[in-house]
Amino acid sequence: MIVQRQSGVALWRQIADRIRTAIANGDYDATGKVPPEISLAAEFGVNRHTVRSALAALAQEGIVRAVQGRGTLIERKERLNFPISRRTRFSEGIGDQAKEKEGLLLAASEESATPDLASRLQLAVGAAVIRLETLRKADRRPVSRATAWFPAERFAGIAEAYRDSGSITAAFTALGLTDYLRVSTEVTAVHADSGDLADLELSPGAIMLVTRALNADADGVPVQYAISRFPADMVQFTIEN
Amino acid sequence: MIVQRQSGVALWRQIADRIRTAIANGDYDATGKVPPEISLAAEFGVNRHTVRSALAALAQEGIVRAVQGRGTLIERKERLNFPISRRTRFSEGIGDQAKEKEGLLLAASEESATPDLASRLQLAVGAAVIRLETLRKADRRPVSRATAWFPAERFAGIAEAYRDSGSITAAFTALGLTDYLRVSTEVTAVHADSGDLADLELSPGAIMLVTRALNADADGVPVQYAISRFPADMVQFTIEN
DNA sequence: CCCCATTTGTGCGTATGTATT
DNA sequence: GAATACATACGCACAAATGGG
Repeated sequence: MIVQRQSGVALWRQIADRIRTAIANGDYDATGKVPPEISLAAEFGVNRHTVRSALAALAQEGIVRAVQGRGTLIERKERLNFPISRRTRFSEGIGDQAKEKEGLLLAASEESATPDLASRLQLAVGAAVIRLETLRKADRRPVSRATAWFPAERFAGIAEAYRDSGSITAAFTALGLTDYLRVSTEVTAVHADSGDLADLELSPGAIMLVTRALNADADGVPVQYAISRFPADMVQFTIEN
Repeated sequence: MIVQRQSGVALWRQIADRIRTAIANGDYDATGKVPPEISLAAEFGVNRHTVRSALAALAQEGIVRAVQGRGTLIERKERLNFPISRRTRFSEGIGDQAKEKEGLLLAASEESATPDLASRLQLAVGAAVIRLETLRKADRRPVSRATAWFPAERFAGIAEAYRDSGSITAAFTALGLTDYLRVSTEVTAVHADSGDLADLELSPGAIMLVTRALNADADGVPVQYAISRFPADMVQFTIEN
Protein backbone atom coordinates (compact mmCIF):
# COMPACT_ATOMS: atom_id res chain seq x y z
CA MET A 1 0.00 0.00 0.00
CA ILE A 2 1.81 3.03 -1.31
CA VAL A 3 1.27 6.77 -1.09
CA GLN A 4 0.17 8.74 -4.12
CA ARG A 5 2.46 11.21 -5.79
CA GLN A 6 1.39 14.20 -7.85
CA SER A 7 -2.10 13.99 -6.44
CA GLY A 8 -2.38 17.46 -4.95
CA VAL A 9 -2.03 15.98 -1.47
CA ALA A 10 1.47 16.25 -0.04
CA LEU A 11 3.11 12.93 0.81
CA TRP A 12 3.76 14.04 4.40
CA ARG A 13 0.04 14.69 4.87
CA GLN A 14 -1.01 11.35 3.40
CA ILE A 15 1.49 9.64 5.68
CA ALA A 16 0.35 11.64 8.71
CA ASP A 17 -3.24 10.58 8.02
CA ARG A 18 -2.25 6.94 7.70
CA ILE A 19 -0.24 6.97 10.93
CA ARG A 20 -3.04 8.78 12.77
CA THR A 21 -5.48 6.10 11.65
CA ALA A 22 -3.08 3.32 12.61
CA ILE A 23 -2.76 4.82 16.09
CA ALA A 24 -6.54 5.09 16.44
CA ASN A 25 -6.84 1.45 15.31
CA GLY A 26 -4.43 0.38 18.04
CA ASP A 27 -1.87 -1.02 15.59
CA TYR A 28 1.03 0.19 17.73
CA ASP A 29 -0.41 -0.62 21.14
CA ALA A 30 2.17 -3.34 21.76
CA THR A 31 5.04 -0.86 22.04
CA GLY A 32 3.24 2.40 22.75
CA LYS A 33 5.30 4.05 20.07
CA VAL A 34 5.35 4.54 16.35
CA PRO A 35 7.88 2.49 14.33
CA PRO A 36 11.25 4.20 13.72
CA GLU A 37 11.32 6.89 11.05
CA ILE A 38 13.64 4.83 8.89
CA SER A 39 11.27 1.86 8.78
CA LEU A 40 8.23 4.07 8.18
CA ALA A 41 10.13 5.65 5.31
CA ALA A 42 10.78 2.20 3.87
CA GLU A 43 7.17 1.15 4.38
CA PHE A 44 5.78 4.17 2.55
CA GLY A 45 8.56 4.33 -0.01
CA VAL A 46 9.63 7.88 0.84
CA ASN A 47 12.58 9.74 2.27
CA ARG A 48 12.99 9.91 6.04
CA HIS A 49 12.59 13.71 5.89
CA THR A 50 9.10 13.20 4.52
CA VAL A 51 8.17 10.87 7.37
CA ARG A 52 9.59 13.46 9.77
CA SER A 53 7.28 16.11 8.31
CA ALA A 54 4.34 13.79 8.90
CA LEU A 55 5.39 13.06 12.48
CA ALA A 56 5.94 16.77 13.11
CA ALA A 57 2.34 17.43 12.07
CA LEU A 58 1.10 14.70 14.42
CA ALA A 59 3.26 16.09 17.23
CA GLN A 60 1.67 19.49 16.58
CA GLU A 61 -1.73 17.86 17.06
CA GLY A 62 -0.54 16.41 20.34
CA ILE A 63 -0.94 12.83 19.15
CA VAL A 64 2.74 11.82 19.35
CA ARG A 65 5.90 13.09 21.04
CA ALA A 66 9.37 12.40 19.61
CA VAL A 67 12.20 11.71 22.05
CA GLN A 68 15.72 11.61 20.73
CA GLY A 69 17.23 8.18 21.11
CA ARG A 70 14.02 6.55 22.28
CA GLY A 71 11.53 6.89 19.50
CA THR A 72 8.23 8.61 18.80
CA LEU A 73 5.85 7.97 21.66
CA ILE A 74 2.08 7.88 21.34
CA GLU A 75 0.63 10.59 23.59
CA ARG A 76 -3.05 10.46 22.86
CA LYS A 77 -5.20 7.88 21.25
CA GLU A 78 -8.87 8.38 21.17
CA ARG A 79 -11.86 7.55 19.17
CA LEU A 80 -15.06 8.27 21.02
CA ASN A 81 -17.98 6.03 20.21
CA PHE A 82 -21.41 7.59 19.76
CA PRO A 83 -24.36 5.22 19.74
CA ILE A 84 -27.15 6.30 17.39
CA SER A 85 -30.54 4.98 18.41
CA ARG A 86 -34.10 6.05 19.08
CA ARG A 87 -32.87 7.47 22.39
CA THR A 88 -29.67 9.14 21.23
CA ARG A 89 -28.42 11.78 23.64
CA PHE A 90 -25.02 13.37 23.36
CA SER A 91 -24.01 13.32 27.01
CA GLU A 92 -25.35 9.86 27.78
CA GLY A 93 -23.86 8.55 24.54
CA ILE A 94 -20.36 9.43 25.65
CA GLY A 95 -21.11 7.62 28.89
CA ASP A 96 -17.94 6.89 30.80
CA GLN A 97 -15.69 7.38 27.77
CA ALA A 98 -14.98 10.83 29.16
CA LYS A 99 -15.16 12.15 32.68
CA GLU A 100 -15.81 15.81 31.98
CA LYS A 101 -18.53 16.78 29.51
CA GLU A 102 -19.19 20.34 28.50
CA GLY A 103 -21.60 22.13 26.19
CA LEU A 104 -20.85 25.71 25.18
CA LEU A 105 -23.28 28.09 23.54
CA LEU A 106 -21.38 29.93 20.82
CA ALA A 107 -24.28 31.90 19.40
CA ALA A 108 -28.07 32.05 19.40
CA SER A 109 -30.52 33.85 17.16
CA GLU A 110 -34.11 33.83 16.03
CA GLU A 111 -34.77 33.44 12.34
CA SER A 112 -37.51 32.35 10.02
CA ALA A 113 -37.68 28.82 8.65
CA THR A 114 -36.41 28.11 5.15
CA PRO A 115 -38.53 25.73 3.06
CA ASP A 116 -36.19 22.82 3.81
CA LEU A 117 -36.14 23.46 7.54
CA ALA A 118 -39.88 24.13 7.70
CA SER A 119 -40.63 20.80 6.07
CA ARG A 120 -38.35 18.92 8.48
CA LEU A 121 -39.80 20.59 11.58
CA GLN A 122 -43.36 20.48 10.15
CA LEU A 123 -43.74 24.25 10.41
CA ALA A 124 -45.01 26.84 7.95
CA VAL A 125 -42.33 28.33 5.72
CA GLY A 126 -41.14 31.51 7.41
CA ALA A 127 -42.23 30.41 10.88
CA ALA A 128 -40.02 31.64 13.71
CA VAL A 129 -37.24 29.24 14.77
CA ILE A 130 -34.44 29.56 17.28
CA ARG A 131 -30.98 28.68 16.06
CA LEU A 132 -28.25 27.63 18.50
CA GLU A 133 -24.58 27.21 17.60
CA THR A 134 -22.95 24.93 20.12
CA LEU A 135 -19.56 23.41 20.82
CA ARG A 136 -19.35 20.22 22.83
CA LYS A 137 -16.29 19.04 24.70
CA ALA A 138 -15.25 15.81 26.38
CA ASP A 139 -12.40 15.97 28.85
CA ARG A 140 -11.71 19.52 27.72
CA ARG A 141 -11.14 18.51 24.09
CA PRO A 142 -13.69 19.79 21.56
CA VAL A 143 -15.52 16.89 19.92
CA SER A 144 -18.32 18.49 17.96
CA ARG A 145 -19.77 21.66 16.53
CA ALA A 146 -23.49 21.75 16.00
CA THR A 147 -26.18 24.01 14.64
CA ALA A 148 -29.62 23.23 16.02
CA TRP A 149 -33.03 24.69 15.21
CA PHE A 150 -36.10 24.64 17.45
CA PRO A 151 -39.67 25.92 16.93
CA ALA A 152 -39.50 29.37 18.55
CA GLU A 153 -43.07 29.44 19.81
CA ARG A 154 -42.78 26.24 21.81
CA PHE A 155 -39.20 26.63 23.01
CA ALA A 156 -38.74 30.30 23.77
CA GLY A 157 -35.88 30.64 26.23
CA ILE A 158 -34.04 27.51 25.12
CA ALA A 159 -30.87 29.49 24.42
CA GLU A 160 -30.65 30.55 28.07
CA ALA A 161 -31.62 27.09 29.28
CA TYR A 162 -28.86 25.54 27.17
CA ARG A 163 -26.31 28.14 28.17
CA ASP A 164 -27.01 27.46 31.84
CA SER A 165 -27.03 23.67 31.66
CA GLY A 166 -24.75 22.86 28.72
CA SER A 167 -27.14 20.11 27.69
CA ILE A 168 -30.01 19.93 25.22
CA THR A 169 -31.75 17.28 27.28
CA ALA A 170 -31.56 19.48 30.39
CA ALA A 171 -32.73 22.53 28.44
CA PHE A 172 -35.73 20.63 27.12
CA THR A 173 -36.55 19.44 30.63
CA ALA A 174 -36.36 23.01 31.95
CA LEU A 175 -38.90 23.99 29.27
CA GLY A 176 -41.27 21.19 30.19
CA LEU A 177 -40.32 18.58 27.57
CA THR A 178 -39.41 15.52 29.59
CA ASP A 179 -38.74 13.09 26.76
CA TYR A 180 -37.83 13.10 23.09
CA LEU A 181 -36.86 10.54 20.48
CA ARG A 182 -34.52 10.45 17.49
CA VAL A 183 -36.58 10.13 14.33
CA SER A 184 -33.86 9.96 11.71
CA THR A 185 -30.16 10.56 11.24
CA GLU A 186 -28.31 11.18 8.00
CA VAL A 187 -24.55 10.64 7.98
CA THR A 188 -22.08 12.06 5.48
CA ALA A 189 -18.40 12.99 5.54
CA VAL A 190 -16.63 16.10 4.23
CA HIS A 191 -13.34 17.91 4.57
CA ALA A 192 -13.06 20.27 7.52
CA ASP A 193 -13.83 23.90 6.74
CA SER A 194 -12.08 26.85 8.33
CA GLY A 195 -14.69 27.08 11.09
CA ASP A 196 -14.06 23.45 12.01
CA LEU A 197 -10.33 24.02 12.10
CA ALA A 198 -10.69 26.98 14.43
CA ASP A 199 -13.36 25.69 16.79
CA LEU A 200 -12.21 22.09 17.00
CA GLU A 201 -8.47 22.74 16.99
CA LEU A 202 -7.82 20.56 13.96
CA SER A 203 -5.20 20.63 11.25
CA PRO A 204 -6.12 21.30 7.63
CA GLY A 205 -7.17 18.30 5.56
CA ALA A 206 -8.99 16.74 8.50
CA ILE A 207 -12.16 14.78 7.81
CA MET A 208 -15.47 15.60 9.48
CA LEU A 209 -18.38 13.24 10.01
CA VAL A 210 -21.60 15.20 9.56
CA THR A 211 -24.96 14.14 10.98
CA ARG A 212 -28.32 15.71 10.22
CA ALA A 213 -30.70 14.61 12.92
CA LEU A 214 -34.36 15.09 13.64
CA ASN A 215 -35.77 14.71 17.15
CA ALA A 216 -39.47 14.58 18.03
CA ASP A 217 -41.52 14.45 21.22
CA ALA A 218 -43.48 11.39 22.35
CA ASP A 219 -46.38 12.38 20.06
CA GLY A 220 -44.08 12.50 17.04
CA VAL A 221 -44.09 16.31 16.81
CA PRO A 222 -40.65 17.53 15.69
CA VAL A 223 -38.84 19.47 18.41
CA GLN A 224 -35.32 19.86 17.02
CA TYR A 225 -33.35 19.61 13.79
CA ALA A 226 -29.58 19.64 14.18
CA ILE A 227 -26.53 19.46 11.94
CA SER A 228 -23.51 18.27 13.91
CA ARG A 229 -19.89 17.98 12.80
CA PHE A 230 -17.41 15.59 14.43
CA PRO A 231 -13.68 15.09 13.67
CA ALA A 232 -13.59 11.67 11.99
CA ASP A 233 -10.33 10.59 13.59
CA MET A 234 -11.75 11.12 17.09
CA VAL A 235 -15.20 9.70 16.63
CA GLN A 236 -17.15 6.75 15.35
CA PHE A 237 -20.87 6.09 15.31
CA THR A 238 -22.54 2.84 16.23
CA ILE A 239 -26.03 1.94 15.12
CA GLU A 240 -27.53 -0.87 17.17
CA ASN A 241 -30.61 -2.43 15.61
CA MET B 1 -14.88 30.42 4.00
CA ILE B 2 -11.34 30.29 2.73
CA VAL B 3 -8.98 27.57 1.55
CA GLN B 4 -5.97 26.65 3.67
CA ARG B 5 -2.46 27.34 2.51
CA GLN B 6 0.62 25.39 3.58
CA SER B 7 -1.58 22.60 4.84
CA GLY B 8 -0.07 19.81 2.77
CA VAL B 9 -3.13 19.84 0.57
CA ALA B 10 -2.69 21.78 -2.64
CA LEU B 11 -5.16 24.63 -3.12
CA TRP B 12 -6.41 23.23 -6.42
CA ARG B 13 -7.28 19.95 -4.69
CA GLN B 14 -9.09 21.64 -1.80
CA ILE B 15 -11.08 23.65 -4.33
CA ALA B 16 -11.80 20.56 -6.45
CA ASP B 17 -13.09 18.78 -3.33
CA ARG B 18 -15.29 21.73 -2.40
CA ILE B 19 -16.75 22.04 -5.88
CA ARG B 20 -17.37 18.29 -6.03
CA THR B 21 -19.24 18.47 -2.74
CA ALA B 22 -21.22 21.52 -3.87
CA ILE B 23 -22.26 19.65 -7.02
CA ALA B 24 -23.31 16.62 -4.95
CA ASN B 25 -25.31 18.95 -2.67
CA GLY B 26 -27.16 20.36 -5.65
CA ASP B 27 -25.91 23.90 -5.09
CA TYR B 28 -25.61 24.52 -8.83
CA ASP B 29 -28.78 22.74 -9.93
CA ALA B 30 -30.45 26.00 -10.99
CA THR B 31 -28.07 26.49 -13.91
CA GLY B 32 -26.65 23.01 -14.44
CA LYS B 33 -23.21 24.51 -14.51
CA VAL B 34 -20.44 25.60 -12.22
CA PRO B 35 -20.01 29.37 -11.66
CA PRO B 36 -17.50 31.10 -13.98
CA GLU B 37 -13.85 30.53 -13.15
CA ILE B 38 -13.36 34.19 -12.36
CA SER B 39 -16.09 34.18 -9.69
CA LEU B 40 -14.89 30.89 -8.20
CA ALA B 41 -11.42 32.42 -7.98
CA ALA B 42 -12.88 35.38 -6.10
CA GLU B 43 -14.94 33.13 -3.83
CA PHE B 44 -11.93 31.04 -2.79
CA GLY B 45 -9.46 33.91 -2.78
CA VAL B 46 -7.10 32.34 -5.31
CA ASN B 47 -5.88 33.00 -8.81
CA ARG B 48 -7.96 31.85 -11.76
CA HIS B 49 -5.16 29.48 -12.81
CA THR B 50 -5.66 27.60 -9.55
CA VAL B 51 -9.39 27.25 -10.15
CA ARG B 52 -8.61 25.95 -13.63
CA SER B 53 -6.39 23.25 -12.15
CA ALA B 54 -9.26 22.21 -9.89
CA LEU B 55 -11.77 22.12 -12.74
CA ALA B 56 -9.33 20.16 -14.90
CA ALA B 57 -9.14 17.52 -12.17
CA LEU B 58 -12.94 17.33 -11.99
CA ALA B 59 -13.15 17.10 -15.78
CA GLN B 60 -10.67 14.21 -15.60
CA GLU B 61 -13.06 12.48 -13.18
CA GLY B 62 -15.92 13.03 -15.63
CA ILE B 63 -17.86 15.23 -13.23
CA VAL B 64 -17.75 18.42 -15.30
CA ARG B 65 -17.03 19.37 -18.90
CA ALA B 66 -15.73 22.79 -19.85
CA VAL B 67 -17.10 24.28 -23.06
CA GLN B 68 -15.49 27.39 -24.46
CA GLY B 69 -17.93 30.28 -24.45
CA ARG B 70 -20.62 28.44 -22.48
CA GLY B 71 -19.08 27.59 -19.15
CA THR B 72 -18.28 24.44 -17.19
CA LEU B 73 -21.21 22.06 -17.43
CA ILE B 74 -22.06 19.49 -14.80
CA GLU B 75 -21.92 16.05 -16.37
CA ARG B 76 -22.62 13.79 -13.44
CA LYS B 77 -24.05 14.38 -10.01
CA GLU B 78 -24.84 11.73 -7.54
CA ARG B 79 -25.13 11.01 -3.89
CA LEU B 80 -26.75 7.67 -3.25
CA ASN B 81 -28.67 7.27 -0.02
CA PHE B 82 -28.26 4.06 1.94
CA PRO B 83 -30.78 3.36 4.69
CA ILE B 84 -29.32 1.57 7.70
CA SER B 85 -31.86 -0.45 9.62
CA ARG B 86 -32.51 -3.88 11.03
CA ARG B 87 -33.22 -5.02 7.48
CA THR B 88 -30.37 -3.32 5.69
CA ARG B 89 -29.64 -4.84 2.30
CA PHE B 90 -27.34 -3.29 -0.21
CA SER B 91 -29.39 -3.86 -3.37
CA GLU B 92 -32.76 -3.02 -1.84
CA GLY B 93 -31.24 0.00 -0.12
CA ILE B 94 -30.29 1.56 -3.42
CA GLY B 95 -33.86 0.96 -4.52
CA ASP B 96 -34.72 2.96 -7.60
CA GLN B 97 -31.81 5.37 -7.12
CA ALA B 98 -30.00 3.33 -9.74
CA LYS B 99 -31.33 1.15 -12.53
CA GLU B 100 -28.44 -1.25 -12.89
CA LYS B 101 -26.94 -2.90 -9.83
CA GLU B 102 -23.93 -5.14 -9.95
CA GLY B 103 -21.87 -7.11 -7.45
CA LEU B 104 -18.43 -8.34 -8.49
CA LEU B 105 -16.37 -10.90 -6.65
CA LEU B 106 -12.78 -9.65 -6.65
CA ALA B 107 -11.28 -12.40 -4.52
CA ALA B 108 -12.24 -15.19 -2.16
CA SER B 109 -10.21 -17.20 0.29
CA GLU B 110 -10.49 -19.37 3.36
CA GLU B 111 -8.62 -18.26 6.46
CA SER B 112 -8.71 -18.73 10.18
CA ALA B 113 -10.44 -16.25 12.46
CA THR B 114 -8.38 -13.65 14.29
CA PRO B 115 -9.36 -13.01 17.91
CA ASP B 116 -11.28 -9.87 16.94
CA LEU B 117 -13.18 -11.57 14.12
CA ALA B 118 -13.85 -14.70 16.17
CA SER B 119 -15.42 -12.67 18.94
CA ARG B 120 -17.65 -10.79 16.51
CA LEU B 121 -18.83 -13.95 14.72
CA GLN B 122 -19.00 -15.91 17.99
CA LEU B 123 -16.55 -18.52 16.74
CA ALA B 124 -13.48 -20.08 18.31
CA VAL B 125 -10.24 -18.25 17.60
CA GLY B 126 -8.67 -19.91 14.56
CA ALA B 127 -11.99 -21.29 13.28
CA ALA B 128 -12.28 -21.43 9.49
CA VAL B 129 -13.89 -18.43 7.85
CA ILE B 130 -14.48 -17.50 4.22
CA ARG B 131 -13.39 -14.04 3.15
CA LEU B 132 -14.91 -12.34 0.13
CA GLU B 133 -13.60 -9.15 -1.45
CA THR B 134 -16.38 -7.53 -3.41
CA LEU B 135 -16.97 -4.47 -5.52
CA ARG B 136 -20.48 -3.13 -5.92
CA LYS B 137 -21.65 -0.93 -8.76
CA ALA B 138 -24.73 1.13 -9.44
CA ASP B 139 -25.38 2.20 -13.01
CA ARG B 140 -21.90 0.92 -13.91
CA ARG B 141 -20.17 3.25 -11.41
CA PRO B 142 -18.37 1.59 -8.50
CA VAL B 143 -19.97 2.64 -5.19
CA SER B 144 -18.38 0.39 -2.63
CA ARG B 145 -15.59 -2.02 -1.82
CA ALA B 146 -16.25 -4.56 0.87
CA THR B 147 -14.50 -7.33 2.73
CA ALA B 148 -16.91 -9.83 4.25
CA TRP B 149 -16.29 -12.85 6.47
CA PHE B 150 -18.60 -15.84 6.90
CA PRO B 151 -18.34 -18.95 9.09
CA ALA B 152 -16.81 -21.47 6.66
CA GLU B 153 -18.59 -24.52 8.04
CA ARG B 154 -22.07 -23.13 7.59
CA PHE B 155 -21.56 -21.22 4.36
CA ALA B 156 -19.25 -23.36 2.25
CA GLY B 157 -19.76 -22.40 -1.37
CA ILE B 158 -20.80 -18.81 -0.68
CA ALA B 159 -18.04 -17.47 -2.92
CA GLU B 160 -19.51 -19.28 -5.93
CA ALA B 161 -23.06 -18.34 -4.91
CA TYR B 162 -22.07 -14.67 -4.70
CA ARG B 163 -20.11 -14.76 -7.94
CA ASP B 164 -23.12 -16.20 -9.75
CA SER B 165 -25.73 -13.90 -8.26
CA GLY B 166 -23.83 -10.72 -7.43
CA SER B 167 -25.83 -10.39 -4.21
CA ILE B 168 -25.19 -11.45 -0.62
CA THR B 169 -28.90 -11.87 0.00
CA ALA B 170 -29.23 -14.16 -3.03
CA ALA B 171 -26.13 -16.11 -2.02
CA PHE B 172 -27.52 -16.66 1.47
CA THR B 173 -30.83 -17.80 0.00
CA ALA B 174 -29.03 -20.26 -2.28
CA LEU B 175 -27.34 -21.71 0.80
CA GLY B 176 -30.61 -22.08 2.69
CA LEU B 177 -30.57 -18.90 4.80
CA THR B 178 -33.80 -17.16 3.92
CA ASP B 179 -33.58 -14.20 6.28
CA TYR B 180 -30.99 -12.23 8.20
CA LEU B 181 -30.93 -9.04 10.28
CA ARG B 182 -28.45 -6.24 10.87
CA VAL B 183 -27.26 -6.39 14.47
CA SER B 184 -24.96 -3.39 14.58
CA THR B 185 -23.19 -0.93 12.31
CA GLU B 186 -20.15 1.18 13.13
CA VAL B 187 -19.50 4.19 10.94
CA THR B 188 -16.18 6.00 10.57
CA ALA B 189 -14.51 8.09 7.86
CA VAL B 190 -10.94 7.95 6.55
CA HIS B 191 -8.91 9.10 3.58
CA ALA B 192 -9.00 6.81 0.57
CA ASP B 193 -6.10 4.37 0.32
CA SER B 194 -4.50 3.28 -2.93
CA GLY B 195 -6.83 0.28 -3.22
CA ASP B 196 -9.84 2.59 -2.99
CA LEU B 197 -8.38 4.87 -5.62
CA ALA B 198 -7.83 2.01 -8.03
CA ASP B 199 -11.04 0.03 -7.50
CA LEU B 200 -13.43 2.96 -7.10
CA GLU B 201 -11.86 5.23 -9.71
CA LEU B 202 -11.32 8.08 -7.24
CA SER B 203 -8.75 10.80 -7.04
CA PRO B 204 -6.28 10.99 -4.14
CA GLY B 205 -7.47 12.88 -1.07
CA ALA B 206 -10.98 11.53 -1.45
CA ILE B 207 -12.88 10.66 1.73
CA MET B 208 -14.29 7.21 2.39
CA LEU B 209 -17.17 6.35 4.70
CA VAL B 210 -16.38 3.03 6.36
CA THR B 211 -18.98 0.74 7.91
CA ARG B 212 -18.29 -2.31 10.02
CA ALA B 213 -21.48 -4.34 10.08
CA LEU B 214 -22.60 -7.52 11.77
CA ASN B 215 -25.50 -9.55 10.39
CA ALA B 216 -27.17 -12.45 12.19
CA ASP B 217 -29.87 -15.01 11.36
CA ALA B 218 -33.34 -14.98 12.91
CA ASP B 219 -31.99 -16.81 15.96
CA GLY B 220 -29.34 -14.16 16.54
CA VAL B 221 -26.46 -16.36 15.37
CA PRO B 222 -23.91 -14.21 13.51
CA VAL B 223 -23.72 -15.04 9.81
CA GLN B 224 -21.57 -12.26 8.38
CA TYR B 225 -19.16 -9.54 9.43
CA ALA B 226 -18.33 -6.98 6.75
CA ILE B 227 -16.18 -3.88 6.39
CA SER B 228 -17.44 -1.73 3.53
CA ARG B 229 -15.94 1.43 2.09
CA PHE B 230 -17.99 4.05 0.23
CA PRO B 231 -16.80 7.29 -1.44
CA ALA B 232 -18.18 10.01 0.83
CA ASP B 233 -19.04 12.41 -1.97
CA MET B 234 -21.26 9.81 -3.63
CA VAL B 235 -22.98 8.36 -0.60
CA GLN B 236 -24.86 9.21 2.54
CA PHE B 237 -26.36 6.95 5.18
CA THR B 238 -29.76 7.37 6.77
CA ILE B 239 -30.69 5.81 10.08
CA GLU B 240 -34.44 5.67 10.64
CA ASN B 241 -35.42 4.96 14.20
C1' DC C 1 32.50 3.44 33.03
C1' DC C 2 32.84 2.95 28.06
C1' DC C 3 31.13 1.10 23.85
C1' DC C 4 27.68 0.47 20.57
C1' DA C 5 23.42 -0.05 18.15
C1' DT C 6 19.30 2.43 17.68
C1' DT C 7 16.77 6.43 17.01
C1' DT C 8 15.78 11.28 16.55
C1' DG C 9 17.66 16.05 15.24
C1' DT C 10 20.00 19.09 11.87
C1' DG C 11 22.24 20.98 7.67
C1' DC C 12 22.70 21.53 2.78
C1' DG C 13 22.29 21.02 -2.18
C1' DT C 14 19.11 19.80 -5.80
C1' DA C 15 14.94 18.83 -8.36
C1' DT C 16 10.14 19.23 -8.95
C1' DG C 17 5.44 20.89 -7.80
C1' DT C 18 2.41 24.72 -6.67
C1' DA C 19 0.67 29.45 -7.00
C1' DT C 20 0.99 34.17 -8.15
C1' DT C 21 1.64 38.08 -11.19
C1' DG D 1 2.81 31.31 -21.57
C1' DA D 2 6.88 33.42 -18.96
C1' DA D 3 8.99 34.82 -14.73
C1' DT D 4 9.15 34.55 -9.88
C1' DA D 5 8.61 32.81 -5.15
C1' DC D 6 7.81 29.32 -2.14
C1' DA D 7 6.58 24.45 -0.72
C1' DT D 8 7.57 19.73 -1.21
C1' DA D 9 10.61 15.71 -1.60
C1' DC D 10 15.02 13.56 -2.05
C1' DG D 11 19.84 12.10 -0.92
C1' DC D 12 23.63 12.21 1.90
C1' DA D 13 26.05 13.19 6.01
C1' DC D 14 26.72 13.88 10.72
C1' DA D 15 25.36 15.28 15.54
C1' DA D 16 22.98 14.14 19.83
C1' DA D 17 20.33 11.38 23.04
C1' DT D 18 18.88 6.81 24.80
C1' DG D 19 19.27 2.19 26.56
C1' DG D 20 21.61 -2.12 26.99
C1' DG D 21 25.68 -4.98 27.34
